[in-house]
Amino acid sequence: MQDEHPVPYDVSKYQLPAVTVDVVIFSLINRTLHVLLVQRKRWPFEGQWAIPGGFIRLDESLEEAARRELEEETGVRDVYLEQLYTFGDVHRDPRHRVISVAYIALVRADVQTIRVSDENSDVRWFPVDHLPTPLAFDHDQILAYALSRLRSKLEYTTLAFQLLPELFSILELKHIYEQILGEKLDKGNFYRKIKESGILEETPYMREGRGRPTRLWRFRRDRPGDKQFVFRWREDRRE
Amino acid sequence: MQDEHPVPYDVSKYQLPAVTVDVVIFSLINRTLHVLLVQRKRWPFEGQWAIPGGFIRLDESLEEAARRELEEETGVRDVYLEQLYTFGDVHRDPRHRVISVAYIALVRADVQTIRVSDENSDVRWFPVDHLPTPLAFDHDQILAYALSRLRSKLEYTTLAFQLLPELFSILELKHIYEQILGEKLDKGNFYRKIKESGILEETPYMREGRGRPTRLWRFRRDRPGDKQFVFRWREDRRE
DNA sequence: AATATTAGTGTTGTTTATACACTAAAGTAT
DNA sequence: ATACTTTAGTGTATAAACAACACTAATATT
Repeated sequence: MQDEHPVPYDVSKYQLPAVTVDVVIFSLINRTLHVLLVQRKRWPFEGQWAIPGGFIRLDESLEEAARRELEEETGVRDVYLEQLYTFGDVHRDPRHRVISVAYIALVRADVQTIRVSDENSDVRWFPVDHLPTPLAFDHDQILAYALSRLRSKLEYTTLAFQLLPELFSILELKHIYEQILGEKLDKGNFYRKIKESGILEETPYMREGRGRPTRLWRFRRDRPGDKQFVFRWREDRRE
Repeated sequence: MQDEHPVPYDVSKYQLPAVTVDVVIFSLINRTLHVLLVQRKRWPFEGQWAIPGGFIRLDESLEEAARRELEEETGVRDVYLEQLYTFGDVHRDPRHRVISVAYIALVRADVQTIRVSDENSDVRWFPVDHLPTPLAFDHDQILAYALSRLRSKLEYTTLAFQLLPELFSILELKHIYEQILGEKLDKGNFYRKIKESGILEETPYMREGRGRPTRLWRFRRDRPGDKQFVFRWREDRRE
């Protein structure tokens, strides 16, 4: 609420915190879940890696700011974006009071047009289980929370599809689940469940490989409003 | 992240949004889920009801600010508190740019020592299905989201216990679930499930009523780290 | 003593999960 | 050409969880 206590129309005479929007950007690279980090060039935390972000402008909403950051860092638009949490401890930035609204972004594997992958860049993809810890600020905490959210939402949303290209095989989809959940899933059960859900649309296309060729499928966005997709592989869901 | 773009140590020369913390306070009153609202005394939205909240101070964290608001409005401490979402649309406050970090609080039924219940007070409890809509600002949206979160977390957390007094019967607990979920649950299945979960501790106390006296139980906080409590009555969980 | 009221248990059929064995279609080696 | 390897995909048997609903229990009221 904005006031039952009197509040001035001119807010500038009050001490205000700064507000940033940070975006934890995930993508699947070489079948492994990666996160995009930037290397800091000055104090504090000089040389350490951080989650990309920046100050919010007065004429953009939080989500607009997140999309702007995302596009600045990766050049991609139209990606999955969701608000994660707002971090506001008093001393999380040693310079001044900064409140950070964190977002999660999922970038599709085939949109890897991003030119940030060379070794000397100050913007780089890291596998989520080989992070350059400790990260700057409280970003270890933010990233851990982002992963936890990702895992938890995987099972009751269609979030995994955001990481896949237009056409994919069922075993590739299974691989994403395994990547994010960090555990093996049963092939037969996965096939059964994903098919029963009706969430996939068969295409006439196949992909050849070393063994038997595989059928390619497409994510069904239209879905007649019928049965929701609920994927649950474990019972201890918790965030 | 706070900067790959250069950032001044003196932040005051930039235009900053104001940051408020709003707390959606739920409680169970007369076996019905209620929410605490305050009536606005001035423009904008004069006379309309709003979620209690206020500006954040530079020397307190977000959660500390939420607890302060909560205590100012209700006089209670030690309540369940959880961050809900951060609302930051550009024009949600017509006066200036305000970003609001919303929290949910659950106040136990027996801590209703609060003196806000008289008819003419500008602070009042409303049943969640009889709200004085439209609320001020975007508070309809915030409240709807809070309810949705409450329902969704009910099934996989121990959140419901936060609304109950120290001792309670199993059917009272069932009643809370029904209140929040908005649907009837099967008595037998509820008994079985809650008992199997091991989350309740039996006490020697009984309560007399009109029919057969009822056993009183207590929420088991210690819980040997064993099996997690997962309550799921429907399959279409989604937020 | 019968009835109403609230508390609490048991039973049964159905669905869903889990583990794991099996079949299928391609390439590669002998 | 035949057997072997590799990856894809199906089937099945058992166990666990769920949902509906009938039943028993302990008190107060008529």
